[in-house]
Amino acid sequence: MGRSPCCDKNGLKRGPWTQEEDHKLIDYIQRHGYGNWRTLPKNAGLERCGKSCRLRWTNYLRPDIKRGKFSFDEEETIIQLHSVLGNKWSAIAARLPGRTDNEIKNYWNTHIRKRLLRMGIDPVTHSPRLDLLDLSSILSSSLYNHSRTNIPRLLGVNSSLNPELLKLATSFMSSQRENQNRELLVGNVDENQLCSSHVQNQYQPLMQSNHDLPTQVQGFPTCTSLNSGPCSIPFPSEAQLVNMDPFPSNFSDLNEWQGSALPSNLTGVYVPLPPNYDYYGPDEHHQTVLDPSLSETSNFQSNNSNPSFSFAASVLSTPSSSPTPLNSSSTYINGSCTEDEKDSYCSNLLKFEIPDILDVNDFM
DNA sequence: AATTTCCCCAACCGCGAAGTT
DNA sequence: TAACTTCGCGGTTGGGGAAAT
Repeated sequence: MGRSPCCDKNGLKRGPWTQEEDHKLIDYIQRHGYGNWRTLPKNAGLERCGKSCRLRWTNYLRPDIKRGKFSFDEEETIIQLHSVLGNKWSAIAARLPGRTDNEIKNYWNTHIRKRLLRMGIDPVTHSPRLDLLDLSSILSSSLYNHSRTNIPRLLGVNSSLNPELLKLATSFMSSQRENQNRELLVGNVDENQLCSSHVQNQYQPLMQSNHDLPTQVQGFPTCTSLNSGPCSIPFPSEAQLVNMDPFPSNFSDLNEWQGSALPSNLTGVYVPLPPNYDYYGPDEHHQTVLDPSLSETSNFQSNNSNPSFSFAASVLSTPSSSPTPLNSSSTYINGSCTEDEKDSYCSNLLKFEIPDILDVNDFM
């Protein structure tokens, strides 16, 4: 038969650890290692269950734990890996030396997730969601020069979008996609690409649009667990991620990337980042918000000089945006930025124009 | 200065996979 | 092979500090 229960929870201490307990645990592990968590607390003279000891050690006392604020490199790495792995915090932590899964999870939930939401990006799918987008703050600046559009009216008093507005915005997205058929802007666009896509396809992962990438990953399991929405992310297995070269080499530009051989085990998830684009570093060229599904075919181009640039390639599914995420200096500004600066940058990131052809009043 | 609200994060909980008998 | 435990993971909670009122 099996072993006896790991611990009798009655009488065992819970809650925050004292310094004395920490010292006991550290001393014991330094002398004996941490083989058996069940017997460890008793042997170490701790009135804790093994589970609590393991947690304390792995999340706090381990000597290799790096504490303090997450660097931009780390943050971007987390985003990248999350776009691939989902909430596999332990797998993400495995690729961030010194960080624990718990720490990463907390950081995600308290910082990154909120930031993505502010950007209108679904933190689960890394896809844009107009219903999440705080358009009032984003559009008010981006449409600064489009005085004909009554933004406050367009947006209402806050970010609560009414369905028509959503339709408008979605239509706009689609209009860019269907640039050759501008007359379809309002009413005749395929519903599957408009509002229904908001519901059905908002979870479409970026990699779905990567069907024409140089190579494709074979044998990836289909993801159905990330969320309740349809999802066919070809997730690499954890083993594949563990074994893979952390990130592909730098690509000087998109064309180079397109012509380059991607690591075969990551083709489905890596999307290149143009060298002048970064996630955090404010760049005056960044004027674009794109539906990631448009990233290849869309005529929805930014105002900048790099029409190939894809929003999706930079933010939504970011695995490649930092070819050397922990040490790179090429893709973003190193150094400290405030949360406000990050947000500001994110807002810049989402700027887009509503063309004159769109008479907003028609939708109101 | 006092109170309330917000936010962070360490720790706990419950579950499933893996291991043991 | 079944029954059971241990381990590890992801989700959640709540205490405490910071910020706002």
